[in-house]
Amino acid sequence: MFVEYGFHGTATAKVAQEAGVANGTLFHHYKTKDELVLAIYVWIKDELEASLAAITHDSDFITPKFKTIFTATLHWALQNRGKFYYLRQFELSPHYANVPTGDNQTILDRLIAEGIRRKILRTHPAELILTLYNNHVFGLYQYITQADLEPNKQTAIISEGYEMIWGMLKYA
Amino acid sequence: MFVEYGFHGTATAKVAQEAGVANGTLFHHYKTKDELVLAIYVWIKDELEASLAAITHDSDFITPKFKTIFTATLHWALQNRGKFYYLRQFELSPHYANVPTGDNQTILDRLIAEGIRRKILRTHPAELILTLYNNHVFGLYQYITQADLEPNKQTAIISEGYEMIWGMLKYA
Amino acid sequence: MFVEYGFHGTATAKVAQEAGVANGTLFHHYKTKDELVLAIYVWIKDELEASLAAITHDSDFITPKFKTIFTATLHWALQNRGKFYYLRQFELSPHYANVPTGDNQTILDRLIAEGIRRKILRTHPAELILTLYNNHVFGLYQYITQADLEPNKQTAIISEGYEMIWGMLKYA
Amino acid sequence: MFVEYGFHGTATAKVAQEAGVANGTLFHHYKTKDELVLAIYVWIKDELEASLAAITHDSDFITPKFKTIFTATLHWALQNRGKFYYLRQFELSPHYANVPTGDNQTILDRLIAEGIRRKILRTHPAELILTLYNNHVFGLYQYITQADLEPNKQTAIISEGYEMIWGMLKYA
DNA sequence: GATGAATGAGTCTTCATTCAT
DNA sequence: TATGAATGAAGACTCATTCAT
Repeated sequence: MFVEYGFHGTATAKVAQEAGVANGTLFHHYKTKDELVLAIYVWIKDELEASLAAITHDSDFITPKFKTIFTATLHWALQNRGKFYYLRQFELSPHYANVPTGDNQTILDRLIAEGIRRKILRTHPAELILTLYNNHVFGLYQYITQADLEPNKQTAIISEGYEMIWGMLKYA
Repeated sequence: MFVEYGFHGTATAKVAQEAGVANGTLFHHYKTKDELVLAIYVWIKDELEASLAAITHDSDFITPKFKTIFTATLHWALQNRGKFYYLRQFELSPHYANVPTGDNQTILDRLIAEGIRRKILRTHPAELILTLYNNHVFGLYQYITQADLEPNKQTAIISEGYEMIWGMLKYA
Repeated sequence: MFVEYGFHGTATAKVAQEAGVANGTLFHHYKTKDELVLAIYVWIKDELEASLAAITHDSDFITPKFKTIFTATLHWALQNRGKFYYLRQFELSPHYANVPTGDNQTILDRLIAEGIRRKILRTHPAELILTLYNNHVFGLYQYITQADLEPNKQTAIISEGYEMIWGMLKYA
Repeated sequence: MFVEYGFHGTATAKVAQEAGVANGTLFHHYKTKDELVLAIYVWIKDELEASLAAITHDSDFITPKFKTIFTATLHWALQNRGKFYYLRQFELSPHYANVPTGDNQTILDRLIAEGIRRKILRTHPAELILTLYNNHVFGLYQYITQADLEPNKQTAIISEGYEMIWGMLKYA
């Protein structure tokens, strides 16, 4: 519902109703609407992270790992459209400021940092690389979603998308 | 205010107050809040378009024109942060569906279409190219904004950003 | 309603309904419930003050003025029971802390201060005299109200109440 | 908590938490919040009564007993401010109507009744004497509390307070 | 055209109370 | 006897919109 109507546009009463619980029950578990919105974010984020963790190993070589993660992220996004969109929506909203700044790094964070250090990726600030990566992934997701492509077309585009970003980010 | 607090988060009463007019006056000029939000979008969009039109000519060669537009867009975005952010915010929101689908093409739309036709840009659907382009621009804007770079650093990053996207989108 | 059900016990919606206006109208005039509660207090307080001002003059002798004010206050209280009770209720509640501390003194404040200075009243701190006075007045009000006396009985009791407090507060 | 935030302003959940028991446990012992509020009142009232009973005897002479009780009540009030304030707060609230009207008389009730009968106190209705007495005591408590006096100053004021009320209530 | 008081549906949140475990 | 999750009615407050002046 948050994806469909936005955070402000979704009433807690409707959420509770949809969840099949009473209004007050929601607030028994989440003290405020903001807390709920944040909890959902963390939950989705962890789910995506877990799904990436399941197919990579710390010992993997960086280059293929990069491809694996990119591809897997997009496939996950397309199979979990609402969830993926939620992440974007949340990160672009003021809610993002509420995320407790633990220093727990993502697989992707670590991969990029290592790629830069070993001169496999361009020697830009990790933050820049990450931002461009995320926007590229989201751009691809947006296109595929809106064009409503068939599955094999989707895979082809993701493949091309990978080539593009790799050409863009790999070390000279 | 819409940028700072979001569309839902900004009350029309506050907008009117900030504008120095009475509550009802707002609704005298814009029948609904949605109409106001849309009008602001169109206004900003036109302003950006005009600023790009002022520095390009139909007769320009495609390759340099592409660079000019990319660079000018980013500089405009950094000098009009609120306005640029408004565009993104609007386009990612349900409000975007309210934009009347005239077939008036942007300079960028036409440039991309022509670039593809003449095999200067990759022969992907124009829609894909455009989406990736927009996300790349926004990614750069996001990074520069958050990193709070000095002006000459900004220019350097924009330049690099251009090289990256050109490498990504140019034909073969 | 505040007197009957208490501040917390009275819903703003009920107040609006009783007033014959819409719910939102209340909040158009008073930003919060607290503000309304305070405004009513100030209004009643001013009304009582005005009614006392109408029957006294700065030039009056202190002793008869004291009697006049005491008696008038009690008669006013009995003719405006809700209003008088409201004052007490408010002053004993946490709301009292919200009263802006202007240094505008009451007729009674000035009278007591002058009475002490001229050694017509006991030379106690004015604050003590005032507190005892107010509690005595309220005690009398409480008794008369609960005993539900006839008008002439009321006057008799007020008269006795005056003798009591005068004996208690007058200078040796 | 009831003193600090008022009856309505204090949530049963908070009371339970503060008491270190679960939410439901409270309602296991007191069927409703009102019942709890009343129980606390009775408990405090009994405590004060017991403390007065401990220092008086039925056989005491009325005049000194009156002084003893007055003085002891005020000292108790100052050492048990929350409890004493609770009594007032309760008695001025609609909760007071819930007190079961047993005819169990207070030491003070009996003392006043006897004082009037024996013409040691003014021959007013006992109810009037009692009300004025209670308000005087509370007035003194209010003043001492707000003025934040040192202990020996407190004792002096209580002494003076006693002289005042005795002068006011004693026969002729 | 401009105003701003009035509206009332809608929002988030609180809270006394219940009840299965 | 103790628990605490669940409840849902109620509360204070917001806000886009209307309309008489």
